[in-house]
Amino acid sequence: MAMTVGDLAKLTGLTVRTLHYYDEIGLCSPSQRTEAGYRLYAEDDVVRLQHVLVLRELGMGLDEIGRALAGDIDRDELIRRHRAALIEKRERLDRMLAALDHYERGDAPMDFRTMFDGFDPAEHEAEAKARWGTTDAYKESARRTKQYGPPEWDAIKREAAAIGEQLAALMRAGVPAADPRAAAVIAEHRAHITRWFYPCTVEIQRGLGEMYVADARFTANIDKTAPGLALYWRDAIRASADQT
Amino acid sequence: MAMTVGDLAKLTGLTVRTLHYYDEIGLCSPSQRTEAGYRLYAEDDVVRLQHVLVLRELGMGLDEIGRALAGDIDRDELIRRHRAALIEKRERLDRMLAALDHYERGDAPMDFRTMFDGFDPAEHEAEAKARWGTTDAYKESARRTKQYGPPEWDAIKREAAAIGEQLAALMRAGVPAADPRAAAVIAEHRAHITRWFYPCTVEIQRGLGEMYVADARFTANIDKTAPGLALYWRDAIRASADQT
DNA sequence: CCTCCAGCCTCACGCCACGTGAGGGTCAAG
DNA sequence: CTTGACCCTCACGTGGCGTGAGGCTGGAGG
Repeated sequence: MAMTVGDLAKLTGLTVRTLHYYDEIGLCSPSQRTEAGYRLYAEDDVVRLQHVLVLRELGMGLDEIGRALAGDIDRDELIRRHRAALIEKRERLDRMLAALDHYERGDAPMDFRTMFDGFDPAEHEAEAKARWGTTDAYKESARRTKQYGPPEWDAIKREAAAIGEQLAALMRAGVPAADPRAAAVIAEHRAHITRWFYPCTVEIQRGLGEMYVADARFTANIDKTAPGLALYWRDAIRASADQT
Repeated sequence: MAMTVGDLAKLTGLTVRTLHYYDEIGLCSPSQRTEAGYRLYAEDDVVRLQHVLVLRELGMGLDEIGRALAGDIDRDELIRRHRAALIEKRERLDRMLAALDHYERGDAPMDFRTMFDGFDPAEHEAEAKARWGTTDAYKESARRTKQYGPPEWDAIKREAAAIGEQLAALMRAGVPAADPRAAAVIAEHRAHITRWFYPCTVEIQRGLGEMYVADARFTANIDKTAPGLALYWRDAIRASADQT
């Protein structure tokens, strides 16, 4: 005895629309139709649908379910793959929950606005990459900084400020930008970025230097430490890069 | 200094399409356009986008993010709600993983096919409900049986078989279907369903009885125990229901 | 000036798994 | 015959983009 689509919907708790859709995509189709076109599901069809529902309940996509029922894929392999997918989803959720905790506490490693206040290397690097290369560095930087808390950010800012102060001192003392003492600080700058954000090549740093003087935002920000520092910083980077 | 959509895409790792979309839905739009129509993002726009990305990374939907940034919702409330949503998602995933483990071991509480072999009450009830009432019982039944393992299923099948044997014995002994001894077994049948699946009313049981004789599949299956048992079972149910 | 190329614009359809109607035919009971 | 529940197909929508198509813009170089 066959069932109509409405009967089957009631039996399974699905909607008629869902059964239509499963018929349409060939996932579970009725064996027969009346002359009027009514779908008639036989017992085998119902059994198949039950299998579909079991796998759907496991979170599998319909396409995957179709392949599984067609025997296109080894059962163990199916389970292994699917478990891996579910575990990854759960890890993603765990990361979101962890990030939410950080956000709630105002730690805001995710709050990039703090990175726009003051001298923030992540911003400068990112824009340098936007201009001169791919976004790999930015992604690497984002990947790392995601896990930084206030201690790390404090350390980053202190180091960056110290680099700025060193250069400012050299500049005030009249040390030429091409001097080895300036070059040493520039190397320190490069190492600082490499340690906290991503591997900083001489070329990338050169781009940063150009940006410090080309962009009024950065110039103004850097020159808060000492007037003219942005220019001196750029020249020191240039000199250092040219000797490499 | 303003940025074009391509610059911003590189800076953030997003696609131009995504930025178009965010502009379209008003989530993050450029402050200006060139005469040619090019989007120009100012610093404030970039800051806003960074905030969008932070919240998106937490798994929030774009609509929700828009409302959050508009200050439409209290920050603590936002966090509380979102945490609850993430926790629920994780619990769902945990349930899927647990179900997958069951599936892998072949316990198959999810594999309803086993319920179609032999005399399976869940099938009969479900179809009874499909014909005479809502699917509440089916859902209740599914909810309970989801947690049954082989011990429970063995017990269910043994009990069901015993009920069938008792009725068969009465039938063979020539006991009328309306006899109190038959009624006692019918009550036992009702209790069995109630205990393992869902509250079985007299009315629902009446429907089951009708189905046993109306559907050749069930008749054939029940009559494996004893020829004519399906009819006797239905009559006993009728008699019992009429006296209630 | 013209060409070329990278970048920009809008439009539009697709994905996944259905939800929701519209418009109209079918079936069984009264 | 009427009525009401059920059936059919068609089609657009959802969220967050991916992917092209077709065409305009701007700057560098010849």
